[in-house]
Amino acid sequence: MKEVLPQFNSAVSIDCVLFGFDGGELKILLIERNEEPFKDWWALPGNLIDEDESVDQSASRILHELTGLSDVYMEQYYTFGEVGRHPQGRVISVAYYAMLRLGGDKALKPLTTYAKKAQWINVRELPKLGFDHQHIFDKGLEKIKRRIKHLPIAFELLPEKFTLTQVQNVYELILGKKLDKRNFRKKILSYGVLKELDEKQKGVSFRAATLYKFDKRKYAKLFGKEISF
Amino acid sequence: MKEVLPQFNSAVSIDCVLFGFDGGELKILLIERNEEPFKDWWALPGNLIDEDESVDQSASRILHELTGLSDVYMEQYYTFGEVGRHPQGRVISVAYYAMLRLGGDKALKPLTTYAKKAQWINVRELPKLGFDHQHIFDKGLEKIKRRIKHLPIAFELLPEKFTLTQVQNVYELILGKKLDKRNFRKKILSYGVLKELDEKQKGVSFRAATLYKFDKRKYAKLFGKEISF
DNA sequence: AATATACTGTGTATTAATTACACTAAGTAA
DNA sequence: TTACTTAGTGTAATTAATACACAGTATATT
Repeated sequence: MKEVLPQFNSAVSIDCVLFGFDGGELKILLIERNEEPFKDWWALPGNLIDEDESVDQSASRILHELTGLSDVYMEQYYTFGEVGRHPQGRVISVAYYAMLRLGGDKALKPLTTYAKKAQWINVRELPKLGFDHQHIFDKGLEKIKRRIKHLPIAFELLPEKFTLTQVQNVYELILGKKLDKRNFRKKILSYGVLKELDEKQKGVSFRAATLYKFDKRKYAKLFGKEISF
Repeated sequence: MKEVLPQFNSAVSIDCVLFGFDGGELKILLIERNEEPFKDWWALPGNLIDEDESVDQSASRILHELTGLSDVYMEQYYTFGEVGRHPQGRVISVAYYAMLRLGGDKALKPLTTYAKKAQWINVRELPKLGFDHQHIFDKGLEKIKRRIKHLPIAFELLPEKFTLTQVQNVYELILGKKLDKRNFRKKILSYGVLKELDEKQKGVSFRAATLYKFDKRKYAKLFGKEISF
């Protein structure tokens, strides 16, 4: 039946904006490209969709091939379709974002030669990006800003056990403003999705903070209701 | 340079979900198809993107060709990319929505033979739709539900002059629940984006309600802040 | 003219949520 | 012992949300 469709001499691609939180800083995952165009430039992990995979599947495959990461739940947020956005022809790109807990454990290793390497880069020190990837990143950041105000997705960025100050740091980084400590704690605890652990922070040269973990069951209940920061 | 890109033997399309409000009912704009596949079925206005137009431009063109409408501000909300969603081959579809003030004035007249006709259909009496268009519609409705809670987009559906009861009707229809009259009025007026007119509703067989209009300048100011219903 | 009908338009009290704000406690390091 | 650094806590004031019922007014009907 395929011959019924007119030929579309163009392509669809995926670009991934992965946010991570490490050392008190917000980072995103970039690759250093090894192919034209923009060879040797930094860019978002992205590539062309294959014909036999859904857009969602494609996003997972491409992320895996370029960074070695798997089992990352990404959410589609926008499709970029300006005519001139790719120097080699018409490419429409579907953008995905995700928020990741970022530990030294997961090694970043591209499985193809398409990327020289993949690396977490501080969002405040972004290099010049290829294509329209700066624009795609900006929209992605806007998206998670809106999202974090209404859903407790900050925990996706944090390690399993974390302090309340770390949670507040994530909110402040993403929202780009300071929040009041007492009010923040009151509010975040009021949702009842944090479980206080019988355990303290280690390796700090000051009073150690209590560790908390995230209660997924209660979070799931809350997911219907929206919250607000 | 185009030869550098691998051939993508597939296509990208647009589908439009246009909401309108008329006679106290929420409606969407559908076309009756005149082409295979799904000839004679109802479907969302949609078609394939051309290579020389951006995705946004394409959405406007396609809407115009299939319904005769122009100057409709549509917003992209999701890209549907399952492998089997089009019976004739791989088609990835970018979906747009808009909310329209719906008056008898604007005639609906397809400019191509691709659609037999275009018509506003009550969302509570939707016919069976071709492709995965029921799914695309469902997601579109979800989208405007979330949106109307935070932005006063209800006015996009209403005529230039409207009563507060009409505004409330729109909210109730989209949110799918009853709202308290006094509280609703208090709140909607508190945003200060409505201007009370020195004019009353006409042609009703009961006490005529005061007409209001929408103050675009104040609305623009408010747009940074989100509101909540 | 009287009455029925249908919708408009209004206020208050209660509860819940948000904001603003500053000091003591506890641990580490010198 | 002291200095340093972050953790952890409460209250009062303001603002927003909710629940709730009836008199007013235009029209249509008899």
